Amino acid sequence: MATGPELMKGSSESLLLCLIGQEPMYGYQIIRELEQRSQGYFKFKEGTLYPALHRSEGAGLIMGRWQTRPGGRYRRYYYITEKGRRALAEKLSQWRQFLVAMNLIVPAGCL
Amino acid sequence: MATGPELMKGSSESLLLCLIGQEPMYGYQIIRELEQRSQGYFKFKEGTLYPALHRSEGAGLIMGRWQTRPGGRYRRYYYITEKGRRALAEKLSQWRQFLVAMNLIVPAGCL
DNA sequence: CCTCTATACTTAGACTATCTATGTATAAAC
DNA sequence: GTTTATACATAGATAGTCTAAGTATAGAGG
Repeated sequence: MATGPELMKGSSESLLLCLIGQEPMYGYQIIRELEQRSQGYFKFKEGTLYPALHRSEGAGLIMGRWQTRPGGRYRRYYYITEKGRRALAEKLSQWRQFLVAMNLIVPAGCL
Repeated sequence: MATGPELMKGSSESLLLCLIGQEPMYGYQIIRELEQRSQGYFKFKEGTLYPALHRSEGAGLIMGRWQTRPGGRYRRYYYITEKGRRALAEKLSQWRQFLVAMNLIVPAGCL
């Protein structure tokens, strides 16, 4: 990403679940949506996104369905599951706790 | 940490530089300071902290000096360098950009 | 017709920062 | 003298990112 990859670890799954939870999406679309909505900040690589989708599907958080359009290209649309919604709520809660902790340390006297 | 390890990646170095930048500290002290200041959230493991300090020292961001006290225990105090201060400023800027991007995606319609 | 670009998904291998677990060693407390 | 807290170190496992390569179709431009 724009800041180096490390900050993404642990946040990527929340981003994916959040998007898919709003509307079923396919992988390539997610990459573009994340880039557009973040004003160019998030630039997910395919080698990051697709394995992440496979992991989430394996964990039962999302469900993929192949869809072929009349025009022709096949796409795999992902739908969030109930388990995925619960996981998202949990992840967001953890994210907010993490922010609180960071703010307790960082802004204090730190530049 | 309280939320799983992944969220920490990419933020740990900022935390360490931030603390050491306020006051020179030794490793064990940093672990306790981070836990206290975050009200128990951050619980750095030794296997995480010490290698991180060594990396930062190797990168010239901090400088360690052995200090023996009259009472007896040796400690390695770390001092931030000018390069470390610049790196911290850069890291914090990146952290804030990351937060902006996350907020553009997450709170919109996401729970 | 051919080439190039955008779309769309996949995966192997390298890298990196975390964790667990263990080791060494001293001082203080009981 | 055993336990606990302090203090540092490191090997190996794990996990999620990246690079880089591959497959394949559709559409545009020459």
